[in-house]
Amino acid sequence: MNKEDKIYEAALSLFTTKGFHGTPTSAIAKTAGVANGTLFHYFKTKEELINSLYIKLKNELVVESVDGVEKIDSLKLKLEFLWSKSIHWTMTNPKKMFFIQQYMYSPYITSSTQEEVDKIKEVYVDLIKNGISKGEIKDVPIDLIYIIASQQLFGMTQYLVMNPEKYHDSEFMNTAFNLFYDIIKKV
Amino acid sequence: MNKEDKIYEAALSLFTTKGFHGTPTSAIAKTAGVANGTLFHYFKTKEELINSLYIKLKNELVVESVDGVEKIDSLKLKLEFLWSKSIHWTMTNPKKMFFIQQYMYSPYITSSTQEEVDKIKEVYVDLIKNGISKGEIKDVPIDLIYIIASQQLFGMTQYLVMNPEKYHDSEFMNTAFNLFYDIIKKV
DNA sequence: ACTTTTGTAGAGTGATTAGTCAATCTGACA
DNA sequence: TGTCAGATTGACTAATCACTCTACAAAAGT
Repeated sequence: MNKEDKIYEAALSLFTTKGFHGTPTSAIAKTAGVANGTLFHYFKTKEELINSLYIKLKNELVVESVDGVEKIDSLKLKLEFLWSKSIHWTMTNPKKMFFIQQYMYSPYITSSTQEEVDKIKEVYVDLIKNGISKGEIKDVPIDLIYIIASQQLFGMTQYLVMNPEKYHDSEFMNTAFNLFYDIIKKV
Repeated sequence: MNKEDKIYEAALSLFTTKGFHGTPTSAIAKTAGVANGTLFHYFKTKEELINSLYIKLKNELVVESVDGVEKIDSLKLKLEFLWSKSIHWTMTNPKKMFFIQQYMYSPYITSSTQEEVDKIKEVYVDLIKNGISKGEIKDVPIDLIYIIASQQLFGMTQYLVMNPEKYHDSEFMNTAFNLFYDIIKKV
C-alpha cells in the first residue's frame, strides 16, 4: 500500500477512536509508518487531511453502492439494491461509516467539502425525483425524503453493527428493508 | 445567571461552532465572563465539562417533551405529542439539538455518560413495548424501532431547521408526523 | 549522463493549551 | 466579631502539537 493510503488508514482509525483533537499528526504518521514530514507532503494541513478522507469515503460508499443499479428496472428493486449494497459496505467497513456519521456535521468539515459531497448525492436525488413523478414515491420535498431516508439507513446500520447476527437473517433483512421502503412509498 | 450556567452556555456555543478541540478552555471562560480557574472549579477537566453538558441537554429534551404526556390515552396521540414536543424543543433550541447530534457518537462522550443517558430513554422504550404488546406497533426489536424512530426525528429536525417556514405549515407538519408514524405503526 | 521533479525523512520551533496554585473575596453561621 | 467553607481570580507551567526546514534519495524526463 502506498504511503498516502497508509496515512488515510491510520487517520481513519485514530480519528474514530480518539477524535480529531485527540490524535496528533505525529501519531497518525507513526501509525502509518511514515515520517512526520511525509504526512505534510501529501496533505497541506491536518484539516485538509480530514476533509480529503471524508470526501474519499463518501465517494467510495456511493460508487460501490451504485455499481450495477442501472441494470434494474423497477424502482422498488433499485432502492432495495442500493439499500442492501450500502448496508453491505457498512458491514464490511464499519469504521468508515462510523467516521462519516461522526464527522458529517462537524466543524472540521468545510463548506466546500460539503458542496463537493452534495454533488455525489445527485444519483439518489434523481432516483427520488423520478419516483415522485411516476407516483411511486410520496410527494413530499426531496430534501426531506433524502434526509429521512439516509438517517433511516444510518439507524439501521447502527443496529446491525450492534447486532451483526441479524445481518445474515434474511427474514429480518426483508422486514428491515420494508421498514425503509414504507416511509417513502406512496400508499 | 450563575457562573456554572454561563460556562455551560459558552461551551455549547463554542463547541458547536468550533468543535471540541477548536475551543480552548480559556475561550470558554472568556465568553462566559469568568476566570480561567473558575471553570476548573466547577468542572475537573474539559472532558467532564462536555460530558456534563451532554447529560444536561439530553435530560432537558426528555423532561420537556414528556411533561404532560401521561394525560393522553391513545398511543398514536401520545406519540404525536412527544414527537411535536421534541420538535418544538429543537426549534426553540437548535444549538442544543445540534450539539447532541454532533457529540452523540463522539469519543469525548464516555461510556458512563452514555449509560446514564440510556436510562433516560426508558420512558420511550416502555411506550414502544406497550404499543407492541397491544399490537399497535410493528413487532420488531425494540432497539431497532428506537434507533430508527430517533434517527427519523433527527432527520426531520434537520430539515425543519433548514426550512423553518415549514414548521408553521400545519398541513406539512401533519404529513411529517405521518411519515414518522407510518414506520412504526402496525399495518 | 544530467537535470528536474517528486517522495521521504526527522529534528527543530514557536505558539498554544489544560490544568495548577496561592491568594483574595464572599457570605453563612455562631 | 471571628471563623470557615466555598467561590473567584489570573498568573504560571509543563507538556504538546501543527507545521517548517534542510537534506537526501528515487524517479522521471530529456
